[in-house]
Amino acid sequence: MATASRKQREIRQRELLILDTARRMLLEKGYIGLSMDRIAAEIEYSKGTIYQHFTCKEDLVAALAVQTMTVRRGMFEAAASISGRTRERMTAVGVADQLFAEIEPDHARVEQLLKEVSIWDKASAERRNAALSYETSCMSVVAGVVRDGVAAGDLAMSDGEIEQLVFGLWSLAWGARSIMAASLAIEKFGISEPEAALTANYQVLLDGYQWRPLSTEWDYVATAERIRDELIRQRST
Amino acid sequence: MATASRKQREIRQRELLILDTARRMLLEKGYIGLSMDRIAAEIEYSKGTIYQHFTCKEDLVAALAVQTMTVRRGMFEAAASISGRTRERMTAVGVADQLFAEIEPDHARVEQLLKEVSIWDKASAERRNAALSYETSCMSVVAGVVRDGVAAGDLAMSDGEIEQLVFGLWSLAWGARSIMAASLAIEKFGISEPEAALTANYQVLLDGYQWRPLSTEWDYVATAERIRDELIRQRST
Amino acid sequence: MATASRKQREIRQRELLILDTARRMLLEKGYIGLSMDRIAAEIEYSKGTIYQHFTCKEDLVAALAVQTMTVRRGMFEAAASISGRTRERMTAVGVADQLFAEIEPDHARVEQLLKEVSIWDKASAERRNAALSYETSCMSVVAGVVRDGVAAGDLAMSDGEIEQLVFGLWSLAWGARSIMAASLAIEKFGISEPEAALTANYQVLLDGYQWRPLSTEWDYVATAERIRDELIRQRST
Amino acid sequence: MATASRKQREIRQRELLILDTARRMLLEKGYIGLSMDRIAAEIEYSKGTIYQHFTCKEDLVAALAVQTMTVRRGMFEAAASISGRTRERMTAVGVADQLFAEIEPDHARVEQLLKEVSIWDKASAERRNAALSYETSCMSVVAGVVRDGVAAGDLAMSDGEIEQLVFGLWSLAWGARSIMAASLAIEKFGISEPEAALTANYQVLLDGYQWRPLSTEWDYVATAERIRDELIRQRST
DNA sequence: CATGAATGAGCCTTCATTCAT
DNA sequence: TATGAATGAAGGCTCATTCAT
Repeated sequence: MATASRKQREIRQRELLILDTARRMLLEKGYIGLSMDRIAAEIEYSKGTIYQHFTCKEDLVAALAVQTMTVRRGMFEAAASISGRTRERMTAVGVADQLFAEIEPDHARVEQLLKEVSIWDKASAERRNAALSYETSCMSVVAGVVRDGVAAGDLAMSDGEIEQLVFGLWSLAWGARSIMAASLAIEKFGISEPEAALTANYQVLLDGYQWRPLSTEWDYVATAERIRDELIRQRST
Repeated sequence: MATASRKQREIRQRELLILDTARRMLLEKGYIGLSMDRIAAEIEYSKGTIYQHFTCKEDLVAALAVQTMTVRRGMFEAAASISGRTRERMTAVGVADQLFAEIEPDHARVEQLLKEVSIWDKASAERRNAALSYETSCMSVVAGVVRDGVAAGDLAMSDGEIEQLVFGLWSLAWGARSIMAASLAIEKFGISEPEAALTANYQVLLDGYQWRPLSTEWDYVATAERIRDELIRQRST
Repeated sequence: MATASRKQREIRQRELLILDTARRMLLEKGYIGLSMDRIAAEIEYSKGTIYQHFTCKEDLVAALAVQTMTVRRGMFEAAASISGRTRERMTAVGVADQLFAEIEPDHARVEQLLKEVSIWDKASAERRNAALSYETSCMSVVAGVVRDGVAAGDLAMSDGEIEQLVFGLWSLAWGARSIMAASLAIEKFGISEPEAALTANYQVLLDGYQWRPLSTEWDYVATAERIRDELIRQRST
Repeated sequence: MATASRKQREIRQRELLILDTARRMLLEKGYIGLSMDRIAAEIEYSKGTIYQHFTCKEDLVAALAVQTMTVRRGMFEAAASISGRTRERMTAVGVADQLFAEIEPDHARVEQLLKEVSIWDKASAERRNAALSYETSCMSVVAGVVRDGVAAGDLAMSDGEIEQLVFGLWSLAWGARSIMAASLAIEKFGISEPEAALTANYQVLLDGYQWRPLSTEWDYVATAERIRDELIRQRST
């Protein structure tokens, strides 16, 4: 029994090794530069072994995506469940997003990279469902906080507007990261601290939606810092 | 001389044909499905001829990107130079962005697609510079309107904040389009009219920045409609 | 001892299971589609276990061939030992051949399929010898009936001609089955009942050899039917 | 112009080289042993070049089959159009068949080998049609001679029986060749001249069908020899 | 004995690029 | 200048066989 589980641990270990290697390769050379041959060479296992873990290239990449989503979702859920006023909790999700990009830059980048690649057709159904579920639940976490804001009277909003706000925050974050990663001109143009700019725009948008207390009435910079420390502390335990 | 210039026209014509074909292929089959062989077959010129126009595949794709940026810049400049209050002009740029996505969906999609592919290393320096310049000037157009807003007293803002605002608008637009194009979950989640949601978030952000007149004081929906008609009219002339 | 023999029975049982599975797979997907992996998956034993029964893929396939030959030989011997005039007995062998194709289509098809694949080089010597012996004895059964015909005065024939006749019958049967199985054109050409045509040609050839009584003097169709029923009855006991 | 046609000749030449190489490889190592890689290595051209001639492996093999059928059909037509009594002409086709196997043994063997392999699904439609047409027309040639025999009163036969006879001759020839090529036991059993045995069985079958003049009334051995010389002479011109 | 993870040679196919004509 | 045949590295994937457990 002990023997079997050691083997199993080794296998699981190797799966992680494959994924890590693939992720690095994806980041370095793009989707096109990611090849089964090269992964095999790098991990020093045979190609056949990789195919014992993943049915095809797409399946491997899908696994990468799912892994990333899992990490993100975990961080989002931790953030949303923090205590405080609803806009503080919304801020916390923003902090989580930023933290995710900062602590797990590879995962964050993979997320962007894979958006434009159609891997889901050939990936195993199991993995496809996992992906869909993770993405939906990330959005639901955010929507939940918004609804709590409405319930608490911090925010006045119709039903359709809730989704609109979530979409706005998501767009803002996603777009900013995308531009940071790929834009030729961003530094030339004079945006030296895009991450800070994103955080600021975040609060401006919430102000625009009149989510109380407004940033003129409350120090969200301090809030963000506090939450940040809190989330980091949680992670390390 | 007349002969030479006819020849030149033919060459230019063929270059456009190649680019159009490549763009369509890129959209239909993705970057991986784009092949020099297939382009040659479709345009009924030889592969060698294509290589007389572009030094390599990456150069061709870069040309595609530059072409797209030119179109976008043209639309942005037309929008920014419209008459009216500064926030109306800012709104106009938003309308232009939307119009670009609507009227030139192929160009807009190409823009997204190419963001994640590293083509600039192998593309000719000339082409790379062109891209950089176009992108910068798109942002400058927007920044110009913001500065005009500050100058007109419609908006109070420090220098750094101007770039932050531009970055915010850009993030919002880019992110929204990116999510629309690729997300698995967006419809599931309940955002049925993402384009309208984007427009709304646009104004919410400007409200957040306190750009006068606020959307509570002015009908930007009507403004947008007017400008939209205006821009379309201009294009057709 | 009892335990050992149970074990032995189980092993023999599993060998048959492997062969049955392989045969089905061979028929469904052709020789190329036959893989040790897939067989293992289907029988729910490990690949290693299969290799305990057969030294290599070729050996397994050879075993398949031998199995088929055994079945055919059994049917031939039963047919040849029927009572009646010698040409009736010869007819009986023809009926047996047809019955074999009809009752054991999988075996019959495997026989054809494996003719064109060179498996005998790598198969175990034991298996190769078995194959040779079975094939020879099938022919000997037929040759025996011919010799009986000569002895009975139903047929006038030199020694060499006996083999020629056997070869003729065998060619006719083998060729017809081969054409039925694989020809593109056979239906187009207008042969709608190839099995009946084969039976007829069978008798025509025997008439050509002047084997008495000729088909003009004796109703071999009735004979064939009678024998057919007889053979089927025997099988079921 | 001269240049272009030289190039074209070279290309056609190379196509033949590829086919010859593939045929040899097919005969030596069977269908499974036939690989694009090995062909390329042998002809000392690159793999890519082969793919400029044939769309895929199946297409190449189909071309092989078509080539073979063309040769056979040519020989059949020449034989059927010889002058003489109808059974002599039928005999001529038999001689042609034998000659085909003798002079072009590689082609004859390829025909057998490919019968059991399903290449037609992936081969180009053009080639598939060619194959079907060739096979049908080979049979039609034979059927034509039979009909001439009936018309000339040499043979009494209903319509359905004509196809039956053709099928019989075809089975006999195909089966005999198949057995010769692949049987383990044939020599052991004592058939030392299978080709002669086939020829003899051929005439026995025609005797069985009562095609006049019977072999007891006419020396078909002499006829065959005469025709054989005639066909060989024709070929060399 | 039974297992099944690991192997790695080999398969078919594609494609950007070059260069003789 | 235009062509398109030729290249050959590279890609994704399969599979018979072995061997430590």
